[in-house]
Amino acid sequence: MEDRTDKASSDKATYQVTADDVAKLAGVSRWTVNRAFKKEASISAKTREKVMQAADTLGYLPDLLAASLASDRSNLVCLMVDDFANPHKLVMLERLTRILRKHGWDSLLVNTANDTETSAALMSASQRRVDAAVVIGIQFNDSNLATAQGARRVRKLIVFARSSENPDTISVCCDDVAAMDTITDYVIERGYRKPLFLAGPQTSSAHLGRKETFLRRWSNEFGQTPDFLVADRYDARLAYDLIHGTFVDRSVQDLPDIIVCENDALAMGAVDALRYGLGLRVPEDIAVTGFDDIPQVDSPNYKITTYRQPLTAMAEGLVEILRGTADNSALNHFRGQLVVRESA
Amino acid sequence: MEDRTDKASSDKATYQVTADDVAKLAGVSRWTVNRAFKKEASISAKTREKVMQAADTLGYLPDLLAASLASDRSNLVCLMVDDFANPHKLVMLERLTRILRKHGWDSLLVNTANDTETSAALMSASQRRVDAAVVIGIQFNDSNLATAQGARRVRKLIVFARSSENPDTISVCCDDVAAMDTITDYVIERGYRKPLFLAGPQTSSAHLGRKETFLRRWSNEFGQTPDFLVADRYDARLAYDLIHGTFVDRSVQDLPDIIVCENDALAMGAVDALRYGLGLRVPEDIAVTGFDDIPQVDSPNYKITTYRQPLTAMAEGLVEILRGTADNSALNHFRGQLVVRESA
DNA sequence: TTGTACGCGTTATCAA
DNA sequence: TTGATAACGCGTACAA
Repeated sequence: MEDRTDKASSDKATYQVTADDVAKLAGVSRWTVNRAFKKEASISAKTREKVMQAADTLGYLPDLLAASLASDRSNLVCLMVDDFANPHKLVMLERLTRILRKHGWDSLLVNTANDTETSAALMSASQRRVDAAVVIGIQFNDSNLATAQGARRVRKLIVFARSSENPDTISVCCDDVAAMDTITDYVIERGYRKPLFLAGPQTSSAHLGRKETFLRRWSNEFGQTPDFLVADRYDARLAYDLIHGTFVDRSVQDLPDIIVCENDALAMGAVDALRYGLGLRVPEDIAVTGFDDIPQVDSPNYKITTYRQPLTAMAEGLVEILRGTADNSALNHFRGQLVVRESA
Repeated sequence: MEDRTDKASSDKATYQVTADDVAKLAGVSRWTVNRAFKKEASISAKTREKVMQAADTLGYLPDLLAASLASDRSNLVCLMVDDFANPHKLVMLERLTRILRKHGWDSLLVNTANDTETSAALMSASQRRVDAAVVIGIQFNDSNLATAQGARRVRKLIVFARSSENPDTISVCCDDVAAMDTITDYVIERGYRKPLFLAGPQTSSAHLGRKETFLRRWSNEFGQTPDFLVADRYDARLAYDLIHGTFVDRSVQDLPDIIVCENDALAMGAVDALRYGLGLRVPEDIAVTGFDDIPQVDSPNYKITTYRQPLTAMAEGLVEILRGTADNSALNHFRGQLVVRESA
C-alpha cells in the first residue's frame, strides 16, 4: 500500500483512486465501499453516508471496466448505423442514447456503412462484451448476422424501428401494417386513385414490409396493383434521380396523382424532383406522403404529410428487452400517428 | 480446468473462450497466445501461425475489457453531442466513427443535450477510462469542463470542428479566420454591401469566432460594423423565426442584401423565412451563405453557397492527437474550401 | 450488516 | 523467443 501512496503524491494526475483507498479513509472494508455504490445493497444508511463522503473527498468512482469484467455485464450497447444520409438516423440516435443512458446503458456507435468493415466493427464490439447489438432502421443482412452469431459474446441481436422475421433477432418497431393502413386510408379518403409507391432498399424477407402492405391493400381495394420504384438507399438525391428519370419523358396522363414514399428522405427527394426537375406542383399536380416525420419535412419548403413513430416508447421497449423483462411478442406492435401537412 | 470443460459442454452459448484454451490446444503458454495477437511482438512466424489456427478453430478473440483493465488503455473515445437538430452532426459522426475505427478506436456516443445529464454521462465515460472526450462542433462549457477535469480518468479533452482557447483542451478545427476571409472576399467581390450576420450560440470566449472575424473584417474594409442576430441553437426553425420576426415589419430599403450565416442549419432556416415568411426571392432580393456544406443544402430547394471543412483530414488529425504524435499547434489551421451554388 | 477467498482475462515485467 | 509471477479493480458467494 505504501507505493500506492507514493504514486499518489508523485504523479497525482494518473493515480487511480480505488475502492481500497476509500475503504481505508472511511475505516471500512473494500466490499462495504462497493455496497455503498449499489442501489439495493444491505448496508446501513450511516455507513453508506460515511463511505460516500470519503469517496467524495477522494474523487472515487467505481471502475466500469473492472466491474464489467467481474460481473460479465457491460451495460454497453452497440448501435449500428449504416446510412448517414438519412436525417432520421440522427433523431433515432438522439432518442436511443438519451433513453439508454437514463437506464444506465452507454452506447457504442458503430459505423457499418462500409460493408467490409462491418464485421470487424461487430467483432470489436463483441470483444467489449456489449449486452446487445442494435441495428437502426434496417435489418441485419446475412453477412452481419453470421458475424454477430460467430461473435458469441454478443448476447442479443436487436432490430430497431424495423420489423424482422429472423428468429435469432428481436425486433422493436411499430406495426407497419397498421401504419400503412392508416396512410392508405388517408390516400383513398382524399380521393387519390393513381398511386406510385417509392420503396427503399429491398430485403429478401419482407412479407410485411411497407411496400408489400400498401400494394396488397390497394389491390384488395381497387383490384389492381400500383406501380412502384425501388431506391437502393434512403437518400433524397437518389429519390430525385429516380423520380426525375422515370417521369421526365412521360405524358401527363401517365403520371401518378400521388407518390407514397417509404420514408421522408425519399419523399423530400421526390418533392424536389417534381418541383424542380419536372416543373410540377405539389400537391396540386402530384401529391406526396412520407414516413418518420423528420424535422426537415416540417420546413415550409416541404410540409410533407407523414407518419410519426413513437420513438420514445420504442426506446423504452428496447430497455425492457435489455433487462429481459419484456414480453417480446408485443414489441413489434407500436402504433404511431399520421401527421397531416400540405403535401397530400 | 476441468470445470471449464464442463461449462463448455453444458452451456456452450455462454462459454467464453480464453487465451488459456487456445494455449492448451496450440501447445504453448497463454502469454504466447497473446503475443500472437499483438502486431509487434517477438514471436516466431511458425508459432504465431500455430496459435492463430488454434484460435480460429476455437473462435477466440482477445477480451478488450480485460485488456483495457490490465493495460490502462481503453481504445475508446467518448463523442459528446449536444445538438441533434443540425444534420451536420450526422456527417461528422459518420466521419469520426469511420476514421477512428480504422485506427482501432471505438466510439462511445454520449448525448449531452440535457445539461443536467451531461455531467453524469461524462462521469460514466470516465469510469470506462475513455482515452479522450471529444465535443463535436461546440466548445466545452464551464460546467462540462469542471466535470471532465474532476473525472480524472478522462485523459484528453478535445474540441472537434471548433476553435477553443481553453488551455486544458485541444482543438481540431479549420482556421475560422481564413474561412471567413474567404467568404467575406466572395461577398464583397459579388458586390453585396449590406450584410447581416446570423450567428449561432455565443460562447464567452470567442475572439476568433466566425462572427467576430466577419464583423471585424467588414469594419476594416468599409468602416462600419454590420448588424447581426444571434440564435441560441443551430436550428433551422429558430433561424426562421428570428429572420422572420426581425424583418416582417421592416421596409424594403432597410433590408440587408445578404445574410451571412454561421452554418448551414441557420442558412436553411433563413432561406425558408425569406421565401415563405417574407415573400422574397433568394438570391435576387436577399442572398444567403452558409457553412459546413451539409447534404441538404445541395437540394434544388436551397442550393446554398457554403464552406466545406476537410473533415477527413481533421479526423485523421484527431487520431494523431490520440496517439500523442501530433504537433498540436498545427491542428487548428485546417483549410476548407468555398462551395459556390446559387444562393449568393 | 459486514468481512473474506477467489475469480474475471488480460498486460507488464522479469527470468529462462 | 518463450514461460512465469504479479498486478489491474471489482463482483460473487459465503462466512462471520
